[in-house]
Amino acid sequence: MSDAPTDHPAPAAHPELSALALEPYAPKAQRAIWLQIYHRLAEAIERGCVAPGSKLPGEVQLAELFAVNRITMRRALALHQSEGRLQARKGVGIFVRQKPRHFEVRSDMTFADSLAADGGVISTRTLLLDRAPASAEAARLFGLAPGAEVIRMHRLRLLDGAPIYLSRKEFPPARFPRFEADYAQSGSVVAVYRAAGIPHYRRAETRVRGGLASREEAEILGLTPKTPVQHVTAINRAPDGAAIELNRGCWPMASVELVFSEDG
Amino acid sequence: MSDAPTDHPAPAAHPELSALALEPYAPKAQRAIWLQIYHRLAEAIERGCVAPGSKLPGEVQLAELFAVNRITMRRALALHQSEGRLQARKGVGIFVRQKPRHFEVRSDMTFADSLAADGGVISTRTLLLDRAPASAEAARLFGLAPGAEVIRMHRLRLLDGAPIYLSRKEFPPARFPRFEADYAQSGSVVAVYRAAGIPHYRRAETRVRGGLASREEAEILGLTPKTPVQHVTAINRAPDGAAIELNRGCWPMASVELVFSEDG
DNA sequence: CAGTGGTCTAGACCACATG
DNA sequence: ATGTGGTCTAGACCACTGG
Repeated sequence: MSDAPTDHPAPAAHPELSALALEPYAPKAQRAIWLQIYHRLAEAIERGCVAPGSKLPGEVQLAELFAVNRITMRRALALHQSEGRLQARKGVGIFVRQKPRHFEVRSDMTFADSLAADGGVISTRTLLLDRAPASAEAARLFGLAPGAEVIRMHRLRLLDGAPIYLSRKEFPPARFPRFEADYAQSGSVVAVYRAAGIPHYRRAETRVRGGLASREEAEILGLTPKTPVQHVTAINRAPDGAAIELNRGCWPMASVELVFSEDG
Repeated sequence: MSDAPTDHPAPAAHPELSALALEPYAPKAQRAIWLQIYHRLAEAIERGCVAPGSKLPGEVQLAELFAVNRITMRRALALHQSEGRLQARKGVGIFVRQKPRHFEVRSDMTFADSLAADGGVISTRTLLLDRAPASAEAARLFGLAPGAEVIRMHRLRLLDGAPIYLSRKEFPPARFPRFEADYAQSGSVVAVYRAAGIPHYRRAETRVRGGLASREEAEILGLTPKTPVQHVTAINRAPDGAAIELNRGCWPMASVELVFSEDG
């Protein structure tokens, strides 16, 4: 097959990859071929040979490049997806994700402050704000009857336009009779706290639990399903000790580091 | 548990699995077959139909049971390995792991206390105790010249005989001139602290970062390589503020929940 | 429509652990 | 020597996305 360069409109054919693919593989069973391909790709991505955001050649083309079967090629690609370096979109292609920035999410800051401290442009999309039956944990935490209503909010945080953090919050309605109005005005939960007469609050407890992204989480965060994620549950309390927020967050595992230090 | 590491030779044919395998699959493309098999297996394991520690039928046999190709079967099995429910050993078989207990590892306790609080039998194996050049982070933390020697210790924690936590510690030698002797006598790092005139210490900082197990980590912890794990870095300081320990821990992601609360 | 990634099959060879 | 899981291939069909 002569590689006739028909007018490819975009991705520049990635000559870097071709070079990588030419080296012979290490003796068999030394390391699996798919792992060797994985490492070569990792190096190419890490060194920036393939630009973040750019589209890779198709799987079949890559498989030809590296002279392996498509299935073998897919194993290398799949591992990179697990680690957050690549992102495949069905019917579209495989893309190099923005270099996974490691956010330091500090227990003594709001997440927004933690993110902003890193120098990126953070934006927020409120996906959902309504009233719904409390989750079991929220009901217990807020001292509500099972099935009682809470204020529910889903928000997506984006860094330079790319989804980076999904949070699902519940609030006790008794404390926030005007939640929707206050939030609409400020767009800030801390402002809602203030408006409700809670000038200060404290992060009373934070729990971290690893898992694999559900289909829904993966879709919202732009991840491959079953990618490892961090589930972070945080409880905020008012100075009087009452719980005022239960927050369940979800981060791509590869792009966050949680930092807990003893003083604020 | 009376389930000693000695292998019971009888896999018992797992009639439960046969029953699961008989149900027809959902209409095509509703959910992938391998995912359906995955869910059936998950349910069987969760309900205890297949005993923890027991050996599953071989892959070929399983593939026959579920009437799919071996590759397809392997996808279902692989996901369970990622989630810590199954563990494959080459040349041996696939085993059901002990039900993943979720340890609450609290920032205000030693890990040992966190574990013991859960009611399991915790044992410790000291894998390594020597002096070696400091890691970059340890040198900076302890204020040593790059390449200076530190005391290095690797320990493995086991719950009921099963590996559950790997820790790799570094200590500044100046603070602990008799580390080896003190540790040999007590087997406890806290006791070494005391013997060195540090009756109290504080966990100054804890960092949590998800990742995939390296080959070495996987081997020590009895995991499939590239299984998701939690890397926990902790810094202990003496009352005078000086760092006395840098600890890098590694947990199977599926079996730990890290809890940080504001008061001890 | 054409091209993409996602799934599935049938068969093969290998390295490894066990008896 | 046997059976195990790990790897790899060749070819096929599907669902989805985009122009």
